[in-house]
Amino acid sequence: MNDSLENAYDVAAIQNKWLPIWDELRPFASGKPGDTRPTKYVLDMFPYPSGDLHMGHAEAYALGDVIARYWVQRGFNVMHPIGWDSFGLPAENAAIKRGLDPRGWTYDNIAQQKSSMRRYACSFDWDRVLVTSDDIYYRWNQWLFLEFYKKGLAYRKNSLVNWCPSCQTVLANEQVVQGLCERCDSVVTKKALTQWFFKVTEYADRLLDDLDTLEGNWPSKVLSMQRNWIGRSHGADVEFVIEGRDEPVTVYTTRPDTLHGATFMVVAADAALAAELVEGSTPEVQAEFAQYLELVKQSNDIERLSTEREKTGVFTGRFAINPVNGERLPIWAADYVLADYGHGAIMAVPAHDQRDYDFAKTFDLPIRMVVDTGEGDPVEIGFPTTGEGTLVNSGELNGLSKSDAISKMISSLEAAGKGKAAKNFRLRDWLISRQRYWGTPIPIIHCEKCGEVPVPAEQLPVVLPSAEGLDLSPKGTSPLGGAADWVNVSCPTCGGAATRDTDTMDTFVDSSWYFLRFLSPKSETVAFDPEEAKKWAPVDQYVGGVTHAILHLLYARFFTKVLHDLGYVDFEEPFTRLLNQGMVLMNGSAMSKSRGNLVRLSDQLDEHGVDAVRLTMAFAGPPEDDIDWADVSPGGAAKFLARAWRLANDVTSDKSVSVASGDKAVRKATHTFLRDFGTNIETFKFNVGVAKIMELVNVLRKAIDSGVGAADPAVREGAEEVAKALSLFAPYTAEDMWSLLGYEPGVALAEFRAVDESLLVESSITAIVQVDGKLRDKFEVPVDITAEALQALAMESAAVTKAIGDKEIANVIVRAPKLVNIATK
RNA sequence: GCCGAAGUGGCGAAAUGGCAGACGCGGAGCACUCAAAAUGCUUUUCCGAAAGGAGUGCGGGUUCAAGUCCCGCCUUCGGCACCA
Repeated sequence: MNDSLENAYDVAAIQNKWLPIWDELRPFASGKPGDTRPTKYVLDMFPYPSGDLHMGHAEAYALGDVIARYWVQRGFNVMHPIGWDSFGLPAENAAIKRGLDPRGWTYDNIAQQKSSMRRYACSFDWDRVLVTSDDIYYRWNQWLFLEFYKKGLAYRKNSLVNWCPSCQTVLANEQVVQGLCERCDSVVTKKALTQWFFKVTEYADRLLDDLDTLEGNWPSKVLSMQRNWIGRSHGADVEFVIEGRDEPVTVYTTRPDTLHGATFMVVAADAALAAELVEGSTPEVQAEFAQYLELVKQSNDIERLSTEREKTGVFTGRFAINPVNGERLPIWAADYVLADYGHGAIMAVPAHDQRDYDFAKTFDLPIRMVVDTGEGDPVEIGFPTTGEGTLVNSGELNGLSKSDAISKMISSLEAAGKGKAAKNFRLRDWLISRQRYWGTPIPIIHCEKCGEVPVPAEQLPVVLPSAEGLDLSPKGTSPLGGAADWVNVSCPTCGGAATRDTDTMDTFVDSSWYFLRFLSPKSETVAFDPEEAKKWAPVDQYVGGVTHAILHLLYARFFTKVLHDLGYVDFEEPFTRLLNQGMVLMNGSAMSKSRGNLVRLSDQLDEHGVDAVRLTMAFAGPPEDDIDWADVSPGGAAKFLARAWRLANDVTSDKSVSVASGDKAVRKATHTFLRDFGTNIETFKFNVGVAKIMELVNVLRKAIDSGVGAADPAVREGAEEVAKALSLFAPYTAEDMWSLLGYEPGVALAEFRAVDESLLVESSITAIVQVDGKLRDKFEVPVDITAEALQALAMESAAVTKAIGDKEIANVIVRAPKLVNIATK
């Protein structure tokens, strides 16, 4: 058989042949003038350039490419850009470790990744590329910061932040893993610092409510994670008069119905209110409190996370007056109340709240039931009751249900001017300051006379100074402070001596709007062109890992809403559809060098070829599921590709042949495939789509070897559609098949043949006969058979009569032409 | 603790309430070959020689009919977690 090299499927030769031709052809350029195709925007989450591409990238880009290439072959002008999220800690850490400039490390890695992406045949538009560490990009971060600042959405405040005592740096929430620093495993503590924030909380309601508009188009898991993260709760603000204090203290509660059951009040130990209350107390109390506060400040997440933790706190010596019954409530300071949620103070109802109950037990405080849930009195049963019930011991609320009591209490508080309905969010404002070098400088100048002064727009960008001569090692303040020439400037307002803000922005700022920058990535006059935004945005299809399910997506949604309100875009959600691909594992766990289960992408590509690796990613299972590389078979994928390729090699008919004269059965297989394949891709069932290609290939193989033969036009028709469909998964093989079939390069632009419905009309169908739901017989029947005729046929069947035996027939269900079910008594 | 998702052959997985296991991996066998590789074909849920029976985590229910819908469990995974 294999007497000539022409018959061999040579992966390396095919890859080498087509790459330069595609460079010339540029099939995925999306900005061609006069292009009238309808548009689509497909976006893969951009990579961090930490080294060469790995298996995870290979999966993500394989799947994103299936979608992007599919829409091109459906006749769309698809914008599928790529960039690099290139600011951030890893570059800086690598630089410190090896004594390099983070810039060089970063741009070397970008060059390597870019070259790997080309080899991997990603369908990116190489005219639309961005790198967030380029000043042409991050100047617009600065511009956006100033837009936010003008709107009061960027502000500075003092707050407690995560602090790694070993690295001497502030850490983002996501860099604290199980209470430990993700890099050095030191126990993370808190430190009070003045930092920049974005006011995400102002958009909390919209960020939550608009999730409803994404229902069905985003994974429900992501929607629920976002809802959880935002965490809106409804309740009431209640004012408590404090003895010896002019101003009342407001507390937030979701259970205003239990106000009669409040037996004490608790303020967050680290809140200003606690200190103030204690100040008006005895010296003994002050000493005890000071000691306690010290303890709280030293506590860390490890202790906080322990579930069996005992409640701690100190009595402040002060009292609050319950607005509904005038009772004197002792005020305690404790760390189980958070300073930055609600008002940093609570009314404690130990009978109906687990935490208040635990606290009351620890300090022997009274417990009074005010909701009878039927479980008994918490004092006797030994646990608080939190469910539905009937109000007792609550004056005018007695006898009401929980929800009625909540409404009634809120209206009477409102009438009395002692409270009002309120809501709260778990979501906090976004801390964006980083005391790090490798990021976007915050465009603010601090002047002794004028205070915070925004850098004037015409002075942007504030370019990051060279790392040369700077001490990048962590020391609690930004390395930029060491760049004296850069830091010391004259105040734009008064001209006096002033200094630049030395902090840089969280890199999540960079990724919060990059999808808009792709619209006009080279513009030096605007962040993005609003006209281009009208044409392309929002993103039709976003593809990326579920690791970004909360922060990145939430921040991008926030930016989009702000830009909408500022009039720069006319939509409020950035990503219309979202696909989260799973992870690539090896032997059940995430790959890592230390675990010894690292699979190198470049090795896999060398061994099996680009196409086989891409196909394996798509065929492994549903895209959102994890892939265990030990369970899949890139070798099998390569074998299939060779089998498919041979079809094109075997076809002998000319491309001018009329397919209409081809074998009907083979044509039917091809057109059935065409009917189903698109739906599989559009519903992200890539594995099923690949299976359908395999089925068609099997039909064609048989047709050539033992059927109508290689010369039949139907075989050519089928092979051409196989080549087009394979182009989504295995672009090199597909292009080579296309060429073997006699076409000019560019299978990626070849649109699928229209489905010929007339080929799909069935004249007969297999009917099944069940007895009591069990399959007993099947036979071919005409599609238009009547119910009566089908039932008669079923009754004649020997297998059926046997199964019925001497049982009496109770009911016969006929669904002509497909099914008869005979139910016996 | 709260919220969510998922449990189907030896393995990855298919299946608008209507033939469970498509497609593939792995296994077995056959053809071609001196032989091997490659390729092609056949077979492969379990029990059973067969007839037949059982079977989609467990227990119920709805239905003529349930992997699919409902109720209650179990297990695994993910997210949040002193958020009042």
